[in-house]
Amino acid sequence: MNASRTARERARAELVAEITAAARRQLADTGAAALSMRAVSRELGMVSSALHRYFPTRDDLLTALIVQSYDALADAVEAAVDGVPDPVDRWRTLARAVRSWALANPHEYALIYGSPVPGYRAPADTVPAAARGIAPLGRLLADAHAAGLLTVDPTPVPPGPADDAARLRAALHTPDLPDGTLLAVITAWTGLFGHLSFELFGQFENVLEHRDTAFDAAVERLGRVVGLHI
Amino acid sequence: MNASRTARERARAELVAEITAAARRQLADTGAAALSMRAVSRELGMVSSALHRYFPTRDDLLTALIVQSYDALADAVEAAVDGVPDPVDRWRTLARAVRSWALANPHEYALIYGSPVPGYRAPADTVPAAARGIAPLGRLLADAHAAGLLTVDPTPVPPGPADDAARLRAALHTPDLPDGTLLAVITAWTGLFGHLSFELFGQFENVLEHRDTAFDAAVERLGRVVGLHI
DNA sequence: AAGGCGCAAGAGCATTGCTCTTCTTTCAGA
DNA sequence: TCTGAAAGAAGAGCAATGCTCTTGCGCCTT
Repeated sequence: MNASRTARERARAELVAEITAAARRQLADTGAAALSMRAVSRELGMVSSALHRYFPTRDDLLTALIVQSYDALADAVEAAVDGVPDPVDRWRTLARAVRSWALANPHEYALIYGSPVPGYRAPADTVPAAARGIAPLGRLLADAHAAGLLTVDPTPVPPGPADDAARLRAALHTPDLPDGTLLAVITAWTGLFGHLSFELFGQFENVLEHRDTAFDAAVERLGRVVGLHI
Repeated sequence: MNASRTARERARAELVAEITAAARRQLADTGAAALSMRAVSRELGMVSSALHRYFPTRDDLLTALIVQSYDALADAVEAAVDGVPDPVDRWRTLARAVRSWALANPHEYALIYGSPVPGYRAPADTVPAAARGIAPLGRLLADAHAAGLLTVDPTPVPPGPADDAARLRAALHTPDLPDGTLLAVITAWTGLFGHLSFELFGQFENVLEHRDTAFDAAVERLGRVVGLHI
């Protein structure tokens, strides 16, 4: 029955791909909030009501784009980080890769790390896609820990935060890292994206002009926050 | 001529105030992207075209709301920080005040620190309002420096970033702080808002459950990044 | 006193997301 | 192979939106 998908099903899959492709183009052009079902359908030469059969709602289309954006960022980061043996260099490479992708795809970045679009509630589909993005950081920290390049924070944390740390340990696949280090990772990670959001959303305008060096310096400081020997 | 504004002018000022008040209400309810000129005009019992005389464009209304939001946040922070003598405590108080305001006014927070709304370009009006927000941080650092509670970073920075540091020194009114410390302030500041954005925009969902303690811990780490003796 | 300007009202246009109805095509079971 | 059900396409239509234009009224300055 599912040996070869029926013609209808293949046509549907192709159409879905064409729709998201057109939508991505429009997203890159004009941003998420200006994304219009009708414009997408126009670009595809179909009538607008037909689009609703594939994505019943505008939010459904956006969800697909969010997942794709998470994936694209994760791909870019993994490609950049691959083959960088030194964990400290890898941290720098990872951070620069995130920034490069964000600068090249500002609207996609805004879609996943900016304010959620009006009334939009992230459905469960986006969670695993988002989780993929932190995986390289987990490997990096595990490697650094194994190589003795990571000062761990051995102070015990209260039971509440320890639960959070346990969840992080699972998400990062870093069974050997202590709670304190795992919680510090949050600050490095949110700090990285905080810096990027300020840069991309115009908060540095008329203040910070040397963006590249400012970012690199931030990466050094944040690396030290987790205990990397920088 | 400008002794007492003419009746028409006073009426106009009042109407502008009423409009922004109604718009703020709507913003708090449904968020910036759902803010509708027509809905605002409806709430005020006027016809929609009349609104365009006061705010020619939706973006003009949004700009007014952005400025008011910056001011509201600055007010909240200044009120909280006032009368806290110890600089280190003041840093904690400041950070918690920002968070409290953000949690109480998520849509306003998203308006100023989230992704800019579609096609919206921040006009010059918003810059001074944004600058007001950092002033308490400047005073805090100056006090800490004077009290010997701040480890400054004396390493010289290259001329490019030094320009940025000079601009920051002026914005923060901290003539005595060295370049390295000023640049580190960026990381603490963006880190603070990065953490808040993750929390408010749902990035911590299913990962971090103990938000209060996680935030406090982040504040400690970020305070150390600037050199506060925490 | 009078002409000009600020202002309100309403109609109108182009656009949006989404629904419903109608008609055609495809598929799967008898 | 035939047939009935499901999937799909097309179009009209609805309620909204931002914004523009025209018309007419009333205040305010000269």
